[in-house]
Amino acid sequence: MYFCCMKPDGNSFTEENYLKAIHKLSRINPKGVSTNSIAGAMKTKASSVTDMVKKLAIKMLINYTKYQGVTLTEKGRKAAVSVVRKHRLWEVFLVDNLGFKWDSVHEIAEQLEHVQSEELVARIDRYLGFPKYDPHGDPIPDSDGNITHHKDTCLSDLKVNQVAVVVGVKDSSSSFLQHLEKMKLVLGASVKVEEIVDFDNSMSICISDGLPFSISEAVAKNLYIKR
Amino acid sequence: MYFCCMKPDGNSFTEENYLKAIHKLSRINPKGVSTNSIAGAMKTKASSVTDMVKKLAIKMLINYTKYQGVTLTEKGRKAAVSVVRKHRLWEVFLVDNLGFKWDSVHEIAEQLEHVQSEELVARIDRYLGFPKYDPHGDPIPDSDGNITHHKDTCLSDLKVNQVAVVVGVKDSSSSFLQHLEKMKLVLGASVKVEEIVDFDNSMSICISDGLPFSISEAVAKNLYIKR
DNA sequence: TTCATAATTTAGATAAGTCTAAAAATTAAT
DNA sequence: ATTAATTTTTAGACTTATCTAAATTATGAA
Repeated sequence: MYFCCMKPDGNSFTEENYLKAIHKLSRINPKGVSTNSIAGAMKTKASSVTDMVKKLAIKMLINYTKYQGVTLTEKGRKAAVSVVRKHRLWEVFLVDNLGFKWDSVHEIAEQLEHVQSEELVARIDRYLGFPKYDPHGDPIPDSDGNITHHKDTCLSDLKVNQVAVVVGVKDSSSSFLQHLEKMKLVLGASVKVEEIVDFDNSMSICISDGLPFSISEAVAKNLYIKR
Repeated sequence: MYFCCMKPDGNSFTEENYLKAIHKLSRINPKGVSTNSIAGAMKTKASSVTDMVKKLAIKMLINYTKYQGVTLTEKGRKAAVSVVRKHRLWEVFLVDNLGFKWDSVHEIAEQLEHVQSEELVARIDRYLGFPKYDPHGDPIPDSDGNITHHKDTCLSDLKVNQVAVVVGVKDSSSSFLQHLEKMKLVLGASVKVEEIVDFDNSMSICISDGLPFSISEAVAKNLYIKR
């Protein structure tokens, strides 16, 4: 008999969400993720994190020593990446097949990512044509748990007159995505830097021979590009 | 802050499963569904049912008076049918689009049916071409919660030499469905009754001019047909 | 109608996940 | 190096959903 949110293979919804959060934070802080940062990401209290972290440690999903922060074990990493893979595959489905806008799929994918079925993931992946990126340009992990990150350059790294193509967003909140949409700054757009304002680091850019317009440094820093 | 399985619109996974079970049992027992029968359907204990039933009554989803069994309120019926609708739409998607066999989609649909998003359901429905029946021949409720049942005749109701088309299954357990598959007794198959054995009510039938073979009364009683 | 059996409900306990408030450990500052 | 501030952990409590065992109500048979 399974309890409340217990899933057949062992990890509850909540556990999966913690693993996902720890995985994300590990990219910024590979040495160890702090209790407080997890609490922030999970929108919960530090004391709740401590409790959960103990449970995940017992299940051998993370390495945990009191007051020292946590790191994922290989088992934990696999579990986290599997959730990320499902999340991003479902996002592709929602946008490409169902016609959702890229700024409105996150919440639904948050639910779908917990559906348990290896077979389902494999079939969705094939159905979508084995996509490499999700609608926000984030890489989709393969079935073995490998992720190829190659989005180190931001629009803010460009100099005047340089040209590049938008390949991803760092922040994928709907408000940011909607803002981008209004400016036609979507994935695949080719941009040229016309001017950089010293005062506030704002940029004047053109999208494929269109008229120049201005974007803030915050926007430029949250856009990944490829030369 | 939501708890464990709490969903934004109010009903937890568990509550939805209880509502679905009560809805199904109501078709057999419209006067009121007993605590024990719910316990049977939910594979739980009668005492757990009593607890849950009280909670659902407080939420105005069912009518409940001690020792008298329960009936769904209109609000409860709507909630239950909404889950059924999602379950059956997802089953269509899994079979028609992802190529799952009809006997292996139930468990996955049990998970997908709890995903919360009106928009998603509407889009899936359109994506699938507004299907009327799921892969087992069960009718898909419309978005207003209306279901059109018209599967009253079973194969066991036919007389010798009568002809009909299989349109649905009463029992959709994988074991039954796999058994049917082996005999090519799938939805759409046209069958002719060659002989009925008085002793055990077993039938000898042909599928579209094929060779006759025998099926038990149990099988015949679990197949819905249309003349 | 009474009595035995079956069905249902209550009482008390457990597990998962969360919270608040207080204690302990770490880090930073003087 | 000692104190102050911050972070983390513990302790105790709450909620949801479950269970077992005991008490209560309903039902059916003589």
